[in-house]
Amino acid sequence: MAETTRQRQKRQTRERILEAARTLMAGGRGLDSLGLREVARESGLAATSLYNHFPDMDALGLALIDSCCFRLRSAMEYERRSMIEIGPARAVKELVGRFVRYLNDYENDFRLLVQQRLGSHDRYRMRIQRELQLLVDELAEDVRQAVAAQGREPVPAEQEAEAAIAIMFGAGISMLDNTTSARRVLADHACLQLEMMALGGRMMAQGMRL
Amino acid sequence: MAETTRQRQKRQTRERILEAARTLMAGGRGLDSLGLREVARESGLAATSLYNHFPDMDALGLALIDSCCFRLRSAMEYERRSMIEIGPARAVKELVGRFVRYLNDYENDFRLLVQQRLGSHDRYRMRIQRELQLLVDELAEDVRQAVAAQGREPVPAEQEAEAAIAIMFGAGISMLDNTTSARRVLADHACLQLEMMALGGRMMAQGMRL
DNA sequence: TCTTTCAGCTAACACTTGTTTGTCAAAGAT
DNA sequence: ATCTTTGACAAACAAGTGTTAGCTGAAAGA
Repeated sequence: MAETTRQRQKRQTRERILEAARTLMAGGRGLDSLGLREVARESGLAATSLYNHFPDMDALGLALIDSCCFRLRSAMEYERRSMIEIGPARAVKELVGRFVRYLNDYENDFRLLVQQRLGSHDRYRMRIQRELQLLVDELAEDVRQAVAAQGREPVPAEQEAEAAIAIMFGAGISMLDNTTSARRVLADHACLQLEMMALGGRMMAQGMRL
Repeated sequence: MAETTRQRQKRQTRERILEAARTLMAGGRGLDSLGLREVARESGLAATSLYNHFPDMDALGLALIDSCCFRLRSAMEYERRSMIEIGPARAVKELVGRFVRYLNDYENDFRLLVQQRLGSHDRYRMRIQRELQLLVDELAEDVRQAVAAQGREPVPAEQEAEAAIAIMFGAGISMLDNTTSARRVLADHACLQLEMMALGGRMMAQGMRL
């Protein structure tokens, strides 16, 4: 069943609306602060036309967040096997590199996600929390497999992954206010921090404590 | 020179306005979303009276952020010497404990800070970034002293501190959506993560790599 | 070809917003 | 006791908000 002209145009318009919202938020503006009419103006539509695509403003926001989650997941997806084979040091570099590329491409997405993670809207918050938890889970699984490959004792992989995401996101937030060249050194710092983390995890798995 | 009646009342009213703004944000609302008239209503004043205390809405926001920064610094302040003497494992517990207490007392402050760290207002952002950098610097200094006390090689203390703050703030964000009892286990996780970090830092200082 | 569907439009509603202007009464100063 | 300062106020302004009702014209289906 092929897509009719009407369906295609509607889909395109919907995309145009979301893109307009993204454009308006480009300057760092929060999702809360932008209004329906403003988005309509930016997308070259009458204000009321937006109701043909979203039942209300909240639905638009949720759609925006959903697409941000999707793009984050897509950007951070990778092939498990290759990550494990290249060893931990290079795996860290690959992970951070992937994240930096995501940040360069979808800077405003990231801003939106981090902002709304603490927003007032419960639905938004939970959607994002869930997405981030998935990221942590996937990373934890990798850590577990890497551990198993080396025949080590079970290690709190979940904790290591959680900390790793926190470190990366922290670095990401700092990067937002820096130029591309300054971001590289921040990325290096993040790599170093992740290596420390992984090293500590390995030691801890061997029963060593502070 | 004692405070006159006029000065005292003005100060109190100003405080009342800021408190009203805090109350309005209690539900998780963003700073951008609350309006002057709304704040005026909440504080039992006419809208125009706010102009006797703040030149415009931005100034009010900045005052609010400033007070949040002050309270964060106050809450996280401690006596350097005692932290070093009790050893790393207990120092981590003490640090996290202090942070959890801050979070329980000033949950909305924390939310505001993290939100506005990525906000549109440059002045707000920079004020917060500076405050957080101070936190990192202080912690880094502690790490350096602890390292020196053990006669270890110089270690990237700054990186260790930065990662530690990122981990703690990440945990803090998760705590916001959890009950007090659930926060305790999140705090334990944060402790474990910080210990891993510190352990990794120690190993790395001895020249070990991944 | 005729009919139905529906994305997009204009007009309007009932608010809310930040800010300016001018008035008033209490506090401070002389 | 008189004069000045000033914090709080109501009224008004121009512009903005989300949302509803009703119309129009073109595409889709019969």
